[in-house]
Amino acid sequence: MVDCYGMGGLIMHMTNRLDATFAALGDPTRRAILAMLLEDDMAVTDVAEPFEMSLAAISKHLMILMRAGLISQEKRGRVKWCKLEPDALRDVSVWMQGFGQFEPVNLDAFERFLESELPDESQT
Amino acid sequence: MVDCYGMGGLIMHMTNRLDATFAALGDPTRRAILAMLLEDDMAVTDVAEPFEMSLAAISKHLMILMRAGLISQEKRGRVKWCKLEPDALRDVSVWMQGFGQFEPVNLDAFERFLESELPDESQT
DNA sequence: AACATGCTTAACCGAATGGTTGACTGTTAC
DNA sequence: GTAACAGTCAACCATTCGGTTAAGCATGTT
Repeated sequence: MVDCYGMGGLIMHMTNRLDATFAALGDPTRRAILAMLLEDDMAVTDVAEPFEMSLAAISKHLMILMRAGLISQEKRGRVKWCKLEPDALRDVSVWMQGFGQFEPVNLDAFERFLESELPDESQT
Repeated sequence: MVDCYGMGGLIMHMTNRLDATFAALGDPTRRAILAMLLEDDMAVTDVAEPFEMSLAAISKHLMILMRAGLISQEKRGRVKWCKLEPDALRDVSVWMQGFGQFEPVNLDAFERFLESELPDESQT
């Protein structure tokens, strides 16, 4: 196999992180979770509430988001709080920006994305 | 299952496209292919050359990039040319930009990414 | 102590992913 | 026409993924 990584694993680490981040973002449930956390930090149970899916499944999704660095979790008492870590998107952003000049940030379009992906607002 | 999509499938279509794009970007081989195509259009065989992987495998990767809209393919004679379509990243960019202000485009960092992910340059 | 809450882990399942090889279809060259 | 080239398709395989249920572990509450 070609060594796509080089530099004795350093680049590989960066590449793996990019893999993890993109893969984490490739699931609509996980993007919805991120959109929810954009509004406020949340406990695991509250994150799970709007989804018709077991708590264990959400717990797995949160683990994937954690390993991708997209969120952090902090246990206070028996509640584990989830916090968005938007910095993890910087590498992704850097990688993407090389592929062209995108139109200046379109907040309207983003609002539509957010609304469409927030599961508890889409059934009204 | 919660209807995460709404609006009679329109949003679902957008969501699916976002899924497809992120998923396509989640594989290092495919990102390397995109980086190669950033330099120039290439025939399928030439895309496959630096990878130690069958032509059929590369053909599949290219199909995935096609369906994600990240590349286009045009057959001229018996050779199929692959062309980068950076516009497909716009939706992804819009989605991402909502999560925070990233530092202004860091071209140096991007160059490093590119070099690290070009498979035929990493073994020198 | 006993119980309820918050969350993770383990075992399992079906479907999707990423790769292989081999046969096949077009297209060009001789 | 025949041979070589460019690429896809089909069948297969191992692994991963996204979900389930059930059990288990901490932490609070009474």
